[in-house]
Amino acid sequence: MNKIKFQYNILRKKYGKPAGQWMLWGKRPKTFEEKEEIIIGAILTQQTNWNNVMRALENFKNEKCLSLARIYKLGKRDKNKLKELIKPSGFYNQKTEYLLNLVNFIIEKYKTLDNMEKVPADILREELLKIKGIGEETADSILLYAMEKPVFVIDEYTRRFCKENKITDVRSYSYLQKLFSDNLPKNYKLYQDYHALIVIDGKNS
DNA sequence: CACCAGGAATGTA
DNA sequence: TACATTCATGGT
Repeated sequence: MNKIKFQYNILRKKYGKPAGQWMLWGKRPKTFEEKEEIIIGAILTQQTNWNNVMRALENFKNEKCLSLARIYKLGKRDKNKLKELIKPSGFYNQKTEYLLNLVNFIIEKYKTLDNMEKVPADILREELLKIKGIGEETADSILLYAMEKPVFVIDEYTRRFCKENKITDVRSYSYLQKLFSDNLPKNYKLYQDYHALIVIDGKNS
């Protein structure tokens, strides 16, 4: 039994199934609308408290704009309106540009999420990383939670988790991602649950 | 009042 | 490759 699997079992005994306990992201299965909300949230949550992200997402809901197609149109018509919706989540000038970079790419290249999901994960990852505003964590969060691809997400919680549980002190994204991938079956549900449990555990302490 | 939250881009060495 | 700075709101 390797350390990665061992720690997963510990977390499972401690918290049970994470699905439903961790906002939308831990929930399975997800509706089409929820997948789009996760993609939007992936940008808004960059270096930001989830509470503030919720405020912004509420603004989108109230304006009937919580969808990629609506944001695409609003970006063309009234970018300042979009900024106002994003404002409570902070860094709103940047996030407006970043969100539009992402949404424009998806709509113009794939039209729908459904089309995009058919493309292999490694290709999509390369494409996402070319977009200004999308780094490794955001790209992988989208791939894992919205597109349901078996791609392990690394974040600060994961790094702290590895350090505290004597797995490794290395902080490199690619090293840690390979470490988890090599020691777990390639299963997106497992990846979602594990990462969600790491975050739940991190918030808990 | 100070600190920080599920990052990423940019600049420096 | 590694580290510092910038972006901004709302909670504690």
